Amino acid sequence: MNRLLIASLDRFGPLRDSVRDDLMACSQETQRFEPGQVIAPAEARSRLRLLARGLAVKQQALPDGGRQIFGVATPGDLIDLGGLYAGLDHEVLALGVCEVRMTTAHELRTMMRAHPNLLAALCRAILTEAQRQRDWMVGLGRRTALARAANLLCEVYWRQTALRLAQDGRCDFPAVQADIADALGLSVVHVHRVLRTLRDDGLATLRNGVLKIDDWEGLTRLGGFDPERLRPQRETLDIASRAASG
Amino acid sequence: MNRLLIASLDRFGPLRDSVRDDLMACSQETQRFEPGQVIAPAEARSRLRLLARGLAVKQQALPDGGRQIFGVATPGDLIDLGGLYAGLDHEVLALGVCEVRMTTAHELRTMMRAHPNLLAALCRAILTEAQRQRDWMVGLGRRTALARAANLLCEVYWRQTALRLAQDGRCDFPAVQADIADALGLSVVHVHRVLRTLRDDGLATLRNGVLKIDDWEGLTRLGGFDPERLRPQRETLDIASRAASG
DNA sequence: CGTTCGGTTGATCATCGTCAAGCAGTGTGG
DNA sequence: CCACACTGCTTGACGATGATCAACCGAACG
Repeated sequence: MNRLLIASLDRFGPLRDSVRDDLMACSQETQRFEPGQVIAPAEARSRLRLLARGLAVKQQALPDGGRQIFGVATPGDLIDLGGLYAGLDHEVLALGVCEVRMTTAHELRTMMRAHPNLLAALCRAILTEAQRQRDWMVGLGRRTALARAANLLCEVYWRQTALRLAQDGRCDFPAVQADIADALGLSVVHVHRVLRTLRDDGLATLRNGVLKIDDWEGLTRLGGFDPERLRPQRETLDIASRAASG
Repeated sequence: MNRLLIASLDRFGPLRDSVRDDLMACSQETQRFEPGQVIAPAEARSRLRLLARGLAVKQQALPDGGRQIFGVATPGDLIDLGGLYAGLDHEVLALGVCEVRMTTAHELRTMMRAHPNLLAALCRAILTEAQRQRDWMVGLGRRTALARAANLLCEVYWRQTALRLAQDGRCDFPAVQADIADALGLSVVHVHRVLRTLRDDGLATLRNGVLKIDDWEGLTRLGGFDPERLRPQRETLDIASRAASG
């Protein structure tokens, strides 16, 4: 069923019924990805890939062998919007086990031609993503390593909270320290030091792919995290129950 | 005349004739901004503000009094696309003297409803901007201060070259060191040191708002600058002659 | 003539990267 | 069952990058 896709797009502005119908009727192949697998390669054209389960990162490999991570995707996110009109300029990688649903490029194209309303919704989604990128930039440019890490953990936790994927101050975050390093623009060694500080100060613990928040108030203050800035994510998608039923 | 607007949007994918006609017919107020003035305030709704002359920056003021600059806008750029569906989440500031043309929010809305083709073009423009943001992020996260500065100068020069706004290895760049600092995530003092190094090494000179490229090859190598990544900017807009005639 | 703004310089210090080494867990092949 | 390799985490020592503080200079401006 395609209810998740509809719910995901609906967050960004209400869809017309005709669009809903077409979205509900379009084919949706489900695919599973193991940790580290490429969900959407660079140069991919959009197929309305929807992350249904798991966490993923948008990243770009750099000529020097390194990479930069641009953001984290949580269930309910469309992860290949960058490939709507041209090839994606970055790739999307599975952090943990991921489940992705996608339609065909052809069906997407047909629906986009038929429904300006769909195009508008996608446009809003893209703008939201661009805003999130700017927030990420603020972190890279203007925050210390400690604040950047705190902010990242806040974001990952908060977004999963909105999806009811967090419980008792815990949530999945299947990232190794090298992932965090490439997300925050730090060395692996320094990431370790920073995570250790957060742990020692009783703020948060990241271990074995599980993030545990020990002092939410302190963590948000340290990271300068403002939940309001994640607004479009605020409306609950309730991935847990939908995934079970869909 | 609105030819500049049409040419600007046309870069991102051809416009239908009906869209061109409407764009040509829509009102376009011209406004002049002095250096440091806010062209588009945060929370602004899009009015299809088109930078016709001058350089501007997208930036966000931070709670701690600082700011982060997300990118530079050159003539021909639409600078308030972020405000298409919701208020802009950042502001746009004039670096030098700027001339901006804008239609009304109402006319824009009407045209967008009438022409899915226009919406598609805007969508492509937004995606292009998002890609540029990711490149900016790579710089912030993964390059040294020297490389970041070199890259920025390359970008500013290259984009103005494509617009025929550069001559003899020179172009305008009316930014003070504090602007560069907030763009690159550095302190003002360090920006000075970095610019001095670039000057002493015979790569580029930035002085009194004029950027002079002394060794393009060396500068691009140091900054890891890849002109190909600015593709949609490549097609010449020829701002110089258009501005004179429009 | 004093003030402000932007650029310049030096001294000092904190942050963070690099190098190197060790350890635990896991999987693999003998 | 044991060596071995491999990956990810941990720690310490050291050094480089870049921030902070402080002061001075020149030009523009009232």
